[in-house]
Amino acid sequence: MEVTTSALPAPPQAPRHDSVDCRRVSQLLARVGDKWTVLIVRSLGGGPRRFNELKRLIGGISQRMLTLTLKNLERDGLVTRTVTPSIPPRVDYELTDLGHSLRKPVDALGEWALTNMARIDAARDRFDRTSEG
Amino acid sequence: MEVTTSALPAPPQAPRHDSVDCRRVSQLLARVGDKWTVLIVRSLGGGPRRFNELKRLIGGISQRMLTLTLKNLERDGLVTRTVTPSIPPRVDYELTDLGHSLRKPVDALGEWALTNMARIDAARDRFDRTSEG
DNA sequence: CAGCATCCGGGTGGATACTG
DNA sequence: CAGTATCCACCCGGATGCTG
Repeated sequence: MEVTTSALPAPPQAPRHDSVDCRRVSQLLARVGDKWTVLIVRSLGGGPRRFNELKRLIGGISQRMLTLTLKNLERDGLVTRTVTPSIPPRVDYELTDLGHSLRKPVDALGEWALTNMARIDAARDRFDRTSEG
Repeated sequence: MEVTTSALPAPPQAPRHDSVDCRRVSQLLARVGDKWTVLIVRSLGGGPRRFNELKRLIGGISQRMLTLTLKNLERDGLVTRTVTPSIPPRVDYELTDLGHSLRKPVDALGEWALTNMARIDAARDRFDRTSEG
């Protein structure tokens, strides 16, 4: 039985932030990448919006998902929900400071996506062509 | 029937990049935020790694998910797969230039997460306490 | 207008067993 | 060691109908 792989409980890796922090980052990305969060955050970037206004703005989201995602965003302190008890009722959603601060890194990722989308598409074409042919 | 909401087909928003681009950014985030991609990309940040090495490094990933995610990353041109036909076989995975370039915006998001994680947790506690009490 | 309740199909992802 | 194949549980998310 050789020691091809170390059986040490503590890996000889970078001393800090490699396991735990990665998890948290991953969890954040799971939230941010959940298909609607970013669309909502960006739609709210220009100022407060009402429920159906957001729905129209985003286009393609079900009201169920809009409700759920907004609730999650509110729970995380990224969005505020303001109810005006009129008839008909009016509810406004708005980014908090924390929500606005999220836009910067998200936009950075967006820049990356826009910049490299063509490269990715090309890579996919190449890969699919190679693996199927 | 009042005009509480504008029925205009073109919203008075930013002139460009609000619908289409958002979708692509969202799609990219869906890939990047798929629970394992970021962990893998970050694990590969220090250089090439072998299959089971990655598995141990990440810890908690099934080999099925590792295989699938690596294949997707390879398909997108973010990772290269190098086979050494020895016995036992050896396969190395390594970030491409494109893959490395992704680390910057992802790390930026990571910074944000680490910086604001406490705030988010606090907001959640507050929210949960309020809604349940 | 804003939002909840319910049903349900499809994809995600884990566990396990097997191959080269 | 580095996968593939299969089965299966879960939950994400859409459609619909109803409330205040």
